[in-house]
Order: sequence, then C-alpha cells, then structure tokens
Amino acid sequence: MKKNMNTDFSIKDVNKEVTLYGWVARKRDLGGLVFIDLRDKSGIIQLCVKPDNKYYDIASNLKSEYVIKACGKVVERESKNKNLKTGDIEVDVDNLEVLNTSLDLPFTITDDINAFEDTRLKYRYLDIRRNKLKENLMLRSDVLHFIRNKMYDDGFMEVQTPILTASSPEGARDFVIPSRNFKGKFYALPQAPQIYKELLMVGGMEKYFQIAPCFRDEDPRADRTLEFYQLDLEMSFCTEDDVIEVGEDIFYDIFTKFSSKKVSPKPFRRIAFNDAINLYGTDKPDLRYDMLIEDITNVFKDTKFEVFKKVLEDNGIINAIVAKNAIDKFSRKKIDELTELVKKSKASGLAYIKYNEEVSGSIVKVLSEKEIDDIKESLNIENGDIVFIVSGNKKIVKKSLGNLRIKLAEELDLIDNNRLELCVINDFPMFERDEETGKLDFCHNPFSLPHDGKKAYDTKNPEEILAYQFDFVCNGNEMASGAIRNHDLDSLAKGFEMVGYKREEVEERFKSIFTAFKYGCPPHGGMAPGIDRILMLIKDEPNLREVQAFPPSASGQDLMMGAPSELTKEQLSELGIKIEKQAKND
RNA sequence: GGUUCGUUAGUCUAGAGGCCUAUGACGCCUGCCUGUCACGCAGGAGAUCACGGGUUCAAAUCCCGUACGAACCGCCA
Repeated sequence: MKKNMNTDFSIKDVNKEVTLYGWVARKRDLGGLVFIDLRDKSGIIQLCVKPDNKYYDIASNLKSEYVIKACGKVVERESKNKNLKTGDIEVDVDNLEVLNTSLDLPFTITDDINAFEDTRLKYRYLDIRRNKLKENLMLRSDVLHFIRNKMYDDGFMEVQTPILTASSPEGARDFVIPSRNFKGKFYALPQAPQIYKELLMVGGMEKYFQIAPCFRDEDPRADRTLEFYQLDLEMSFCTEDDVIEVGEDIFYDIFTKFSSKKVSPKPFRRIAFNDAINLYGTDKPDLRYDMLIEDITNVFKDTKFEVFKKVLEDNGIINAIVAKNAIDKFSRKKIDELTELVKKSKASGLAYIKYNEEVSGSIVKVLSEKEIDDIKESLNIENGDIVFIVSGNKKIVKKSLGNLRIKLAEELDLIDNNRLELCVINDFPMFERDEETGKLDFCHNPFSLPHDGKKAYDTKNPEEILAYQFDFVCNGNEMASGAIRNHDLDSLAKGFEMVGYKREEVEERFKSIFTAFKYGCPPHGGMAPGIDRILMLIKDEPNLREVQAFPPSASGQDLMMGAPSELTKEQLSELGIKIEKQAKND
C-alpha cells in the first residue's frame, strides 16, 4: 500500500475519494460541526465531520494525538486558510477509525514550545513530532545524502571502521567497553577513525570517506557532546592544498545548497595560526566583523606608567581593540562587566581611553600626552572611538582580547547573521610549551607532518616548527580539522621523543601504525568536517542537541533511556568487574 | 573538579518576610455552541512551592547543605 501524504492534495483533487492516516493535531468541536487538523509527516490537512455524519460521535470524542484513519471526499472549503498548504480544501469524512489512543501530553506539540529541555528530551519522540525537530532531522538526512553522493562522485569510497577498538593514549578520554571473554580487558569506542583511515591508505584505498561516529568521554557543551558524527576522509598522494580544496568544495556546496545565507567565496581565506592569534586572539576567528587586535607595545617603549613599564620588563605586550564610534555605548557599569570578562581569561585588568573633543578614560592621567596621541595615530582613531587595552603575558593578552572582541561585536550589534564566513587556519605549530611546567606537548595532532619533513626536528627551537595541520572555521566555530600525515616513521618517532616519549614506548602504543607504515605507506592526508556543527550553522541552532535525533542531556545522560545505568550483579560478575565507587546519588 | 543562574499543578509562569486558603495561561474534566483553523463562552478539578536543616512570633520568599537542570571555566591531541 502506498500511503497518501496529507499535503499531496490540493484544490485540483476536489471530489477525489482519499484515505488518510495520521495524528489528531487539533480538534475544534463547534457543537454540531467538528473540524480535525490531521497531521502526518508531510503536514496538516483539515477533516470536517458534520452533525448528520454517523461518525460524528467518534469525531467529537477524539483527543489530541489519537492516531486515526479517515476516508472521505476532498471538497473546496467555504472559508480558506492561506496559512496552510492544504488550506483551500478539506476532507468531508465518510469513514473514521481510531487506530490508537494517546495519554494527555506532557507538553503541547506546537512550534513555539515552552517546555524545558529536560522534559522535551525525556519525551523526545513527542518532540520529534514538532515541525522544527522534524525539519532538522529531515535536513540532516538530506545533508548526509548529499555528502555521500558528492563523495562518490569525487571518487571516494565509503569504508566502515570498527566501533569496538583499542583505547588510545592521546587525546580525549575514551569510552570503554569491558570484555567478557578477556576479563580485565577493555575495548574503547573510537574518538575518531584516525588510525584506521591511515591504515586504509596503506591498504591502497587512495580515497576514503566515512560518515563516522566519534565518541569522547569529556564534559559536554552546547556544541559538543559525547557522540557526534564527522565526515571523515583521507587521501593518498596529495598536498595540503589538495585536501583543503576538497574541504572547500564540501563546505561551499553544502552551505550554498542548504542555507539561504551568503557563503564566503572559494577559495576561503587562509590565515596562519600565529596571525589568527595575533589579530583575533583565537584560532577560530569570526570573520563576519573586523575589529582586529592591534599591538601598541612600541608606543610605550619609554613609558613612565609603572604598570606598562613592568609589563615590558617581563617581556609582555600591550594590545588594543578599537570600538569605532561607540563612546556612548559603554557606561562605567558596562566597562566593569567587560573587565570581569577579560579577568576570566586571567588578564590583570582592562584599560580604556575614550577619544572625543576631550580625552577621558581609566589611564588618561597616567599616560603622557604623546602616548595618548601616538595611540590615536597608530590606530587611526577618530573622535567618538573607544580603545580597550590589555597588557601582560602574550598568551593572556591575546586570549582575553579575543574574548573581548566577540563580546564587543555582540554589544555593538556588528554580527551579520546572514553570512557564513569561512576560513582555513593553517601552519599550526607542532608543539607548544606549557608555561607553568615548561613541558613541551603536541599543539594538535602528533601524526601531522612538520614543514621540512624529516629535517624539521633537527631545528633548535621546537616551538617554531610548523605543521601541515589546518582547521576550517566558520563564524567563529571550528568546523573541521585536517592534516598531511607524517608517513616517515623515524620522523614521527622523533616528534614523540621531543615531548618525552621513548621510541620503544611509542612503537608499542601505536603498534599498528608503526608496523603498517613499514610496508610501503603512501604519503597521505585528510580531514574531518563535523556534521552536527554544519547542521547547527545552517539551522541557527544554539545547541547541537537540536540537530541530533536522540541526544543526551547537557550533562551527558539519556533521560529517555535512563543511560548511563547500573548493571546487575550477574552482568558485573560475568565481566569480572567490581564497583568500588558509586555515583554520589546512589 | 570549579563558577554563575535556576527548580512553584501535566506544561509554562506570577511571587521580593504577614495581603498566599499561592497568580495567570495552555492542557485536562463538565456543559453550551453548525464554518472553525491557537474556535468561542460558562463552570470545575489539579501544587507536601525540589529535598533536608536553620533564622524568625511568622518562610514559596532570608541563610546553610544536598539533589537535579542549564550556561561557562578546566577538559575536548
């Protein structure tokens, strides 16, 4: 049987006998005349039951979300509803059957829902009946379909890699699965199919992709959850530009096809990691507005202002952001709020100067006239502008001004929400040094190829080594990570040695890679765009749960299924597991 | 692990120490209603104000603790 959809019918179908199935979205009983909004996946169609109809009693006793089957004739409406796709017609019912009943609902199935999220998540299947969630899931399906077609068309093949795999020592915490046959041992869910896809390159697949589930046992956020999907892809015999071009095509094509927003043209801007930090204070800049971070350290070379003097003695920097024509927007109270914000990023404080006929601000009295003029000149300041200044350790200054930049853009309403501004951040440093411990660690992916390949690690200063490692960023969100991988084992091992591993240790931990790469490993690279974040951006959703079918709550629990849950004694014993520490609430 | 905010009928919400025997809306129940479409009208039921302790003559309201929820920091190579 092919079920008709409600919205298949229009004024052209008048007099046609139809059979419809669906849910009672609303019933309007006028006392002698009953209207029913019948909802199915496609939408709403109105049923009409007149008082002389033998199904009148059934109709007037219907309740919300009863499942019904209705037969009848399509008729032109006496009064039309232009808000409804099927608003010109209704179905004059001549057979009505209740297929199933429904309890009273925990919340109304309506577009402008007001229930809290935990209630919605507990009854997710009801939430899915709402248009918004339904449309989000349909979009998700369409995007996945589009991606698969596109990847096939571009010569990629889809390979499914294991979900039960080995725990990996690097990166996020693993979700682990106890093994029954091998007591005391555990599988782990993949954080990403990173190693498998590289092994597929050794296997000669050349162009691989997968819509891959990834699992990370870290605290969730609005745009981050325990399990999410990535378009994982890998290519052999490619340059960084080859991979980036594939990524540009994917993002550009998806966004232009599925979003009405203006998408930045290809090729996307390339911004080196260090430039991004210097100009935007972050490696995921929002390019929908300018307001760059500016270095004014030089202005204060000979300053008498003790605070800045001390900063310069400690090799610190002095940076500024200019908010154009915004003097009136920042009261003392607002500025106190902004100060709190930068302090969260450990900045010692936030200075400001308001330039107008008169110059005022927190540090005007302690600076020389020349310094105030030099700032004005070097930052092209006009009357009406306000300058925010943070000084101190470079990392802190950049980070706090990066956060301030975002906050200012929101306050000043500078964000054009009708744009999708993409860029590629590349030239990531291979290593970064922990400022407190002085220990060197990988800045990103340890398997990335350093610039200059094998020779790179002979350089004196490891912090200056850059990698063929890049991120795609859109509107301030990290959308994808990618790299050319290091397929030279000596070089790879040397990278690990620099952060403190012994070669034998590394070879043991990454045994699969270190064995496989000895059998003719092609140069290769790839990337992994995040599906959920793409959908969030297309739909303007503030959190990722709105684009997944059955997401866990923001604290990582599945309120509907009751996960995570305890195991029975029998299950634990079969696995050879003893629980030492119960959760607090047990 | 930390910070901030929150928790009042099925749902959302009002409430600022005595006007609370807790407000309103939606939903639910009863009755009326023949062109509605968020149908309308009238009436009704429904709340240990998250839990435990404290302050006070008096606590939904103030304080402390706990649980739960959300956002953020840490974390997420």
